[in-house]
Amino acid sequence: MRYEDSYLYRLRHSAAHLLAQAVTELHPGAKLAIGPPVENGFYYDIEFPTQLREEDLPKLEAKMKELAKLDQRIERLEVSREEARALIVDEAIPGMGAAVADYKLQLLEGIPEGETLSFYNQQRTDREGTLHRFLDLCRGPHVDSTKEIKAFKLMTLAGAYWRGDVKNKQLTRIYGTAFETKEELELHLHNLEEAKKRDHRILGKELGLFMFSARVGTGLPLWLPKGATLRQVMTDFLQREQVKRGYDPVVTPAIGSTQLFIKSGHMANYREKMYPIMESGDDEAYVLKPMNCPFHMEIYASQMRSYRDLPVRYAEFGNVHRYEQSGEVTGILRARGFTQDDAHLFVRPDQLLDEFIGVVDLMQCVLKKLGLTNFRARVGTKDPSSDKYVGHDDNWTAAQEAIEAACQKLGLPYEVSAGDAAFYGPKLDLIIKDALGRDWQMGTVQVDYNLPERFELEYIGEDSKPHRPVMIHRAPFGSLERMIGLLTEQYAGAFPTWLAPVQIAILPIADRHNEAAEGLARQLRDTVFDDRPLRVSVDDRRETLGKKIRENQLQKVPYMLILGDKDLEEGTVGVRSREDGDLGAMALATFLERLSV
RNA sequence: GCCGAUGUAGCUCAGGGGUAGAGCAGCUGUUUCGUAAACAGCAGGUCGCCGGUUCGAAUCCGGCCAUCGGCUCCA
Repeated sequence: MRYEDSYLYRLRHSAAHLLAQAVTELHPGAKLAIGPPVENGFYYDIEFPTQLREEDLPKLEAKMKELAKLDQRIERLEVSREEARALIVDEAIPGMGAAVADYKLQLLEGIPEGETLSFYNQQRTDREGTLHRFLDLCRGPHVDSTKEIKAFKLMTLAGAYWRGDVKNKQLTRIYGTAFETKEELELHLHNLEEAKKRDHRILGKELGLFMFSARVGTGLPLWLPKGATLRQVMTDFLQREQVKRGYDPVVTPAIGSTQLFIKSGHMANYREKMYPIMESGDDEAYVLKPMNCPFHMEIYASQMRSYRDLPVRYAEFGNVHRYEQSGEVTGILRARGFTQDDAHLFVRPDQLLDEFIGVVDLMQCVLKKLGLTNFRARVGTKDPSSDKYVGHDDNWTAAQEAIEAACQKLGLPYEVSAGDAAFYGPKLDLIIKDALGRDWQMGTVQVDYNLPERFELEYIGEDSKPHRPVMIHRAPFGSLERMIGLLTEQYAGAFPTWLAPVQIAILPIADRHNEAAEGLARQLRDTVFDDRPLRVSVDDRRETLGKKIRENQLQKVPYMLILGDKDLEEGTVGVRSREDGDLGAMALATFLERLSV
């Protein structure tokens, strides 16, 4: 059953109404806007006469409990438009009338003529015998009585723009959650606590992957040895795949002349996301690049291209900087400086489908290797009612069909989302959730009709005439930062062996075993695993074995090799795996066989 | 950028108008040990920064900065 059709959904919707009822009683003059159920609960957007603070939430929650217990029946009323207006103005919040009805009236105006208008009412009589009605314009459905709302909690406050538009007034959003039983609520709160332990920002610090420094600047990560190792392993893997698939590496600078970015259109359309312009004082101005594409355009345009040269595939792990708004920066999932696993493919129209298949195949290869299964693929297509797009309709149709055909051919399930195309072309995005359930866009493939036009790119066709190539922009990881952040959360820091910064920790038991441990480390570092030398550390601190095991386990090292008198005598190593614990003594060769599985 | 919250030792956190506390980490010494924390001692802080109130501020107030949750925006 769809969540929207479930009892839980109705319960949460009713909980939102209950919250609104409590607000109208405790904060007269508050203007209700909109209060729907959402994935893990509900919210209500409200304009308060005086700004609500978090310490007000317990009072609201207590009021909600009190109102819930009264067993108020929740009744549906279907009314005409005139009645609806009258209800909103005169009665929705007793005594306040039109003064608090702004948003509801706007909502009413937004409902098309002919659609059924409904209200939901819940009412009570207080000790003095006064009737308190709470009526809210709402499509419903709801549960039958407020008594059913027993297990709920108000979570947090946030600002939210009316109708999601920055130009509108910012309302106060109260987030809450509700479940059918107290046990489910407790479980949910417990799960939230657990999820926090998977947060890449916490694990990144604990595992020594990366750090931030206020002296360096917001959103600018410093990669520590273990994190930098992870990056190397990942780029190395992708680079090899790309070589197999006919990509050529290019390298371009961190900054470029404003002339370049005027030509690409970034100065006009992307300026607010760019770090300030650098003036050199002699009529030159430069910007720190927010994207790599303009540089790759220049490389393509630098020479005559024949139809026989295409496709041209330029790949670069390009370091870009974007001045994200301060409130948007989130660890390495949303940094201001990051590295795209970028490439630009310049293709003939007749090559588009095959190139797309190639790119989607690469993406699937990457996802498989990384062990990511919990992603969604979304094909963003043109919004037919908008005219903001560049490029000819025929091209768009061909490109959209190529994207879908490639996904179908390779068995990648996808959803089509009209209006999610870029203005310069349709695209395929991979979307993954983080530990806290937030969606992040990862890998992307985008067809671009805009830049080849702006840079007047050409190739000479069979007919000896110039033609315009199509450009595909693609990044299977999306960015190294975001991918590593999400992988960290997905694996809770316990990376698969091929990816783990330290794959094997050697633990000598006493000082007299240190030399043998170093020897073993050298031997292992000469051993190739997954096409790379093994990454090995030696823990020769003067600590007990138990302590070394504990700390290496907390560092999520996949294997520990314990070396003591018995092993030196018998030519074995004591093997301990991160997942299965003590595996006992075995010959090194036996361990290495196991490792390759 | 906007709304709300948080900021005490390297880390996790307690305390709170009258001279700063714990555990872990660090350092020193002892221990040389077989599968998740040996023992003892020592050292470590302008309580995010700036200003105000006060006889006195880490504590109260204001501003700023950083971080966290959300909105908007995005790889």
